[in-house]
Amino acid sequence: MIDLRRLREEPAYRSGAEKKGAEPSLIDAALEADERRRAAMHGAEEARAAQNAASKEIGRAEPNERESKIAEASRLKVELEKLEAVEAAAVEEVEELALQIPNPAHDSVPAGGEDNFITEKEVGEQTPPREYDHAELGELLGLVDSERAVKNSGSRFAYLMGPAVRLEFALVQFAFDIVEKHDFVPVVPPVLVREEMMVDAGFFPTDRHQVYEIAGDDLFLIGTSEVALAGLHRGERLDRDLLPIRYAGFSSCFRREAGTYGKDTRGIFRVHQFDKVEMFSFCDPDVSWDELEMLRSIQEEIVSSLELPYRVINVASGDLGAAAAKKYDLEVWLPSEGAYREVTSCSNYTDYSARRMGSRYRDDEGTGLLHTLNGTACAISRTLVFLMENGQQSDGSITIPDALRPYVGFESIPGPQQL
RNA sequence: GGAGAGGUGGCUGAGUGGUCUAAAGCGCUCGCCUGCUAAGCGAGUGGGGGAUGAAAAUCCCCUCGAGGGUUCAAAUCCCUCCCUCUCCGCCA
Repeated sequence: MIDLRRLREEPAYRSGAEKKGAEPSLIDAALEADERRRAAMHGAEEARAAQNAASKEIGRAEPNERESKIAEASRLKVELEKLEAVEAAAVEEVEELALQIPNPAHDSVPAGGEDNFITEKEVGEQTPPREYDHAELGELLGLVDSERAVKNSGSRFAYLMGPAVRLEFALVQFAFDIVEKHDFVPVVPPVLVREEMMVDAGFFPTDRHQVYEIAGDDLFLIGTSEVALAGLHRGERLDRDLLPIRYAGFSSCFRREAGTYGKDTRGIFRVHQFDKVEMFSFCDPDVSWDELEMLRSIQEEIVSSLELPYRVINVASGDLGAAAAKKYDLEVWLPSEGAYREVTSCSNYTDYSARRMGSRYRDDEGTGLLHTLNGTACAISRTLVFLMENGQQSDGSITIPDALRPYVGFESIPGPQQL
């Protein structure tokens, strides 16, 4: 939720929203509606004060005065109800308009769309395609069974099998070792949440079509543990001295992937269900930009430890999503496609999500809204894709990166000839 | 799943239609007193939104699990939902 006061008073804040694609006419309409809302609120509050006072007098009045006083209070009530209706209409209008305004982009975010990102950094070698892409290799080596999954669950599902399962749990342990070094508290959150939570986390109504709904119960499957982690301090006031409070959630993630037909259909690059370790930070607003850099550095630490070639991009304003004021994507080289593909991303939501969540800090001066940030630590199935392709040897075997070997218990996955 | 009892401030807890402007206690903060500490005495002590103002401030509205309703007036009555506890049933 946007800060209407700042939108009204700070030109830089407003231009940040316009940079994200908010129409000036929409912003003007929202501000104008807010103006009317505040005026209507003032009118209604004065009427309410008068009515409250009249009503209170009745309690103190002598019995013979009561009737006339009740009549007077009733008259004030009729007036109040008219003003309340005006107020309610204005509130609704402001809500509707304000919800369409995205969180303003940070100064350092490049303007433009999907292709206007800035490459911050590029690490490692862009290698040519190997003999197999990850999907072929996965089937050949008995790591992924998509065919039977389709039969039982539908497209975009997979059975992860054999050494891939050890690899999954190794990645999880590896990721937790790294994030715990940085004071993230490990969490296994609920994967089902109420509608209310989806709304507050900003996923409803915009992304409702991407979310699985449980028939018979008013519950929804989370598409990322971010949803559940964001709700951890909903409506709470945290002691400012204790910030930042960091959580790392492990959960399965469920996504309908509506509107992606024909895109990334092979293997497990884009599936309806995958596991992920996600970082989430409740942060002091004064230092949230440093916190974003820290999330990014953890992501780089993980990806580079896995010996994957990658680049970091500063995502352009038009591609940020409503809540992010700035977002970095880490993209790993995928040999079979000859392209970088997203493996993690991290965002600073500033106070946009916290305002709706009611997540605040408290210090000697009073209270204020927290900043919230999130970032992927390790999205398992996608990381497996990159490990399979980049670790693939000429004989079709897969070499496990050194950093992962203590966790996984083997140094390579044998190729097809060796089976 | 069935039956019952509940949800009040940081905490305990009173309050069953009208000075509730939510008692009292505990905790916390400040002051006084005091070899020190404790005790004692006094004062203060939630959050959100808005108006006026340069500001300090002053004033108003909302907030007793959440949302509706009844009433001139709701912590209190009614409805829906959420949660907690007790008993029974079922189940890893």
